[in-house]
Amino acid sequence: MFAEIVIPLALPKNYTWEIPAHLQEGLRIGCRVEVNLGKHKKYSGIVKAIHPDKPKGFETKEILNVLDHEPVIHAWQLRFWEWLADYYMATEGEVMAAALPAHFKLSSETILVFNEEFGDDFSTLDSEEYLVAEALLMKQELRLTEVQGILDSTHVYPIVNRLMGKKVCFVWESLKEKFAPRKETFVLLEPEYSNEDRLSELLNNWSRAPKQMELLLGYLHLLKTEGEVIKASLLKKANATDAQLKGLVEKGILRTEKRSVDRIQYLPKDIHIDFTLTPAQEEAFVQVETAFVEKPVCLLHGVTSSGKTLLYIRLIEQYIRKGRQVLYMLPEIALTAQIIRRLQKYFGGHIGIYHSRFSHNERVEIWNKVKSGELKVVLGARSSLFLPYQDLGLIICDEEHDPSYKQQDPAPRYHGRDAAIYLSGLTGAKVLLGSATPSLETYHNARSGKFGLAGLTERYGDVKLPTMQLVDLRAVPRKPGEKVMFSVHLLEELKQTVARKKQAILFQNRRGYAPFHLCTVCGWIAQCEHCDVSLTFHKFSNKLKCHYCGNIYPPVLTCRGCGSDKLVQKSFGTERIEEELEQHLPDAKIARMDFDAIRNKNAHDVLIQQFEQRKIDILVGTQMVVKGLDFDNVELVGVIDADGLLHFADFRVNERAFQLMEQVSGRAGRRDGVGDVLIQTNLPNHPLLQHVLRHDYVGMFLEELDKRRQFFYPPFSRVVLLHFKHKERDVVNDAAHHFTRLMQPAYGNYLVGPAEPMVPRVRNMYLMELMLKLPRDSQLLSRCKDDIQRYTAMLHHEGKFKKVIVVPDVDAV
DNA sequence: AGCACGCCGACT
DNA sequence: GTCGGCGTGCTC
Repeated sequence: MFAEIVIPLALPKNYTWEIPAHLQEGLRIGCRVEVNLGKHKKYSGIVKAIHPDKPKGFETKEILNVLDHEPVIHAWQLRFWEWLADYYMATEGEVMAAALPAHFKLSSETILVFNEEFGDDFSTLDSEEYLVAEALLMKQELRLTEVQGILDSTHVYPIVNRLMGKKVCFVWESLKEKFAPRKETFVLLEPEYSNEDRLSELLNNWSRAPKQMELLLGYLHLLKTEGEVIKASLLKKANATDAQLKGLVEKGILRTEKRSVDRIQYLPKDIHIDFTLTPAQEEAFVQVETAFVEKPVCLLHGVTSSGKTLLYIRLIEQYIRKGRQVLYMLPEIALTAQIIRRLQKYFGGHIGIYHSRFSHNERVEIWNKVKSGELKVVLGARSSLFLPYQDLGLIICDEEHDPSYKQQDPAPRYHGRDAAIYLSGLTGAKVLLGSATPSLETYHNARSGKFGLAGLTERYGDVKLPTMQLVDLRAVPRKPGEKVMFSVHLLEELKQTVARKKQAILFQNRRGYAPFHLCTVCGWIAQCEHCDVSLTFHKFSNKLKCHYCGNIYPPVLTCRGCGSDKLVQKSFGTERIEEELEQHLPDAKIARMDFDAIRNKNAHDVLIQQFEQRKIDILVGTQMVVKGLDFDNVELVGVIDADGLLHFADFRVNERAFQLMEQVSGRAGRRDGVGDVLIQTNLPNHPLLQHVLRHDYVGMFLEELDKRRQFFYPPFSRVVLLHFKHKERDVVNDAAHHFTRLMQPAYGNYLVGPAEPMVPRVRNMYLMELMLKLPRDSQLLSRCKDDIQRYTAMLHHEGKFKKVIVVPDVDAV
């Protein structure tokens, strides 16, 4: 028998290993196996299929070992992987690498084992061999990385080979289980003293060792309050030492025991729903339920703060009462402590949280608890689609419009929402898409009847939608070429808001202090050495940063072009806004929330809590402020530079700009009659801004949809974006054009480009892009993907294009 | 992703 | 003539 096995590598197809007779019985689809790949390496792979057909054209190797008694993944998950790989043009190995927690993906580490029979006569060894042999004699075993350290070289195989030839050592590749349950030492009362009388007798007749008695009393107290006593916390609380505990153990009063414990503190498994839905929410709830009778997917289009989450909670409750599981999916950045606490309040220990910030061990624990069915609700990012649900009933895809649902860099470049919809077909789960500003694709699907549609048009409580006002920056006096940061109007509103002890949010889609460092004499601009972008000055760290490759440079004091010191900072980011604001409003408490300000793990949560507790008057931030902030006390939202949102050469600019402005204004409550969202712009007549002013999603939708139809963009077509990368500009350029010529005969009508992207060089690689707008026809799509692969191979056959990297991105955002 | 193999320049 | 640099292609 043979097994097709997925290995977490970008192999073009799956490989087949032979199943030795003694392993045949325990081997099932979905089990992990240990296999040899190449000369030395061992990997753990997943069995995808078992069949009797001996493959032709190569010799098979035998599976070395079966690592699981029970499959770690379900059969439907393998089909999900297969679809993802096929649809998004990745390999199944790449999908596997993304799907499994790191600890399931074992790989070998080479270990040298000393051969006792060789003895300690090293006279026949050269100096390098001698160094390794001596270390082996002392430690018996050495990992390959240790050998590399000893010889101060990465190139150690020849020496290892010589050592093996001389029988100094053997080499052995070991696969290690990386997941280790956490062990904790518990302290228990010996059964003899579990009896109250015996215990009080003991305590009353206590003579010497007062410290031990203190410790024992401390133990009894903890036992009463906590139920279980962990050694570490007991010693800390009672301020006692190990020796004192040991004394009690030797007297036969206490004993200790090591046990595996959960890393994640689980709350009690209760469901507390302590609210009722408003009539409007109730109506939407019924709409969702009705839609689910006939359709697997439903869009919940609810204005900001209409209480979508409460509706989700009722829905989750309904599913888990039926014993089914629910995935509540959010874009990574929206997974804040705030939403986690909120859901835990209702569902306690039924909830598991799964995203990339969790440790690998923690992720394995969640994985296992989802598989056993112990966890009923998973709150997570797109990667939680890969968990081994036992009975998935519902997937909620909240903020479905958010572009961060699309995975960008390593493959598979999948879209969390679309993958969820496909997954629902495999598992029978329903999918609820939620947003105040749905993506055009989704809203189009809902209107055309492909998805159900439920709506919430009023805000929760008595809060109305904020009023919107444009501030025409053309009227603001300024130097030529200068950008306006604050209009008088905005500053005045800010001052009044703070004076009323209310809060404000300022949105600027650019972090750092100043995005340009310009020489006023010769026009030179500080640029990254590895990317074709200007460097952003960060005043806080006094460094210049490249926002594309992350490189950091010391500040530039003299111009590299002409040597003058007349350098100025052009334009502004959040940092500079914060600084300037402190000048204008010296008494206000101002904070900044952007990528730089939330570097460490909890900073984001701390900022949100401070804002909630009203310790911050004005919060300046990037897209991050768009999500997860309480609007209770927020009466003013300022969009500093709306034009910056409208100046992208992307067919989704308007949609995106609308979403950002509508979402950020959704953070504001409203006092009657006062404009509480101010949008600064030089383009007050821009049609999109008119829709923003009126909170007119449908108006924006219809207008944009018309343009999409006219220019054949999604939802009318499907976009496949091809990225070409190479170290030399001319080579990528030629390669992209060459590739385009290959595509021309069959796809000429659907091609846009090739063109250089906005930033033509990143990390020393020059880039070109070719866009394909394909009619929505699945046969055409799969033929096109095959062709892309074929043409890529053809491109690589041309000598000079050998090293051009072609990256396809299906449904690119 | 590794890693072996092969080709070419620097040095004994 | 050999050592070791890196570029290329294969791994069931």
